[in-house]
Amino acid sequence: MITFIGDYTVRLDSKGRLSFPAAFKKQSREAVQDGFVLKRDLFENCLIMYPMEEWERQNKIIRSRTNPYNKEHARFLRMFFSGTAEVSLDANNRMLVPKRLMEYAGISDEVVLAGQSGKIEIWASDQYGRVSTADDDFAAMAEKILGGSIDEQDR
Amino acid sequence: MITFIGDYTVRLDSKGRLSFPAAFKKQSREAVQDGFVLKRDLFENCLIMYPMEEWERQNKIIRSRTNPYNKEHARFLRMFFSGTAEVSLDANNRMLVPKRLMEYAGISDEVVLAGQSGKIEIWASDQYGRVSTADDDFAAMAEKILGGSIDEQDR
DNA sequence: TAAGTTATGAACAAAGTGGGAAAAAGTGGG
DNA sequence: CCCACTTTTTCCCACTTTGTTCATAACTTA
Repeated sequence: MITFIGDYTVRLDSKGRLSFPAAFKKQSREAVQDGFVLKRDLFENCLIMYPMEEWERQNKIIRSRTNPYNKEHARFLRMFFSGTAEVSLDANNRMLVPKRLMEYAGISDEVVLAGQSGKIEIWASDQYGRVSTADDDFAAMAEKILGGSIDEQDR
Repeated sequence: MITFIGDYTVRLDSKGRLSFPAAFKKQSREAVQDGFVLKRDLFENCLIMYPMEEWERQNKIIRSRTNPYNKEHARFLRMFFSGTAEVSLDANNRMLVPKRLMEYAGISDEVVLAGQSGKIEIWASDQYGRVSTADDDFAAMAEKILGGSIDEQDR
């Protein structure tokens, strides 16, 4: 599995292209060849970028947990798969983000690409500052998620 | 697991590079090859430097305890992974600290690298002086954290 | 003092940024 | 339904900035 590390601020040029940081390119190795999938995030006003390989993995997970003949599931699947686009990098490591997705994420000229294990989040930079800094909730969340029962060897 | 011991003051050169103390290099052995991950500390104005191996270990723990399709978990993951960067040492044992991280830690020309078992803390030297000198709280904290219930075999 | 290590600066390579022009896709009128 | 026209996308090339490597000088340490 590809794991992306780091967050980078890049600005869109006049044509709405954004250049993909070299660090991410190195981290994705040959997988850049297969392209990426861009998608609206389920919860927040941002976009998620999956390498094709990871997208397929996530797909399997979703499919294994849903039944398309169930009406509610069908609605969920429709929502889940709406707002996706396949993108690829040009010779200068840039990609063109479709307009409707840019609008969804409120992206105009400066964006943050934030690596998060298998995927990359894409935020309008002003919004990212707000959501990414640890607030009072964080300590509580951390304790709830990680606290309590860490095994001895994991410390 | 790699254990770092000691704290060292180094100054940045004109390009913002800092030379990694030889002692730490010895302590990290072959792990230097794999590079390091730099990260903002969640609560203090400093940076944390993990050998890749240690970073992956932490990652595994986090991933195994979170589900990115859970809204609260997703927020936690975002905060946890924000402000990271992958760095490596050049042929002269120097590393380039990304600007945004330097700004975060208030680093301009002199920093302290402080070993702390699996990781290294990086502080602007003027700030480190303030936090590292034992104040009155320290004894009390020590007692509160360590004093109570240490198991027999840990003494 | 010699060998190794650390610091500094210059030269080079790579990444980021911007724009021109060709190709493709979309739009409207006859 | 086809043709001209506009808009969007893609492919190049050039320039600026940033990061990396290399060479040399200064310093430690045995």
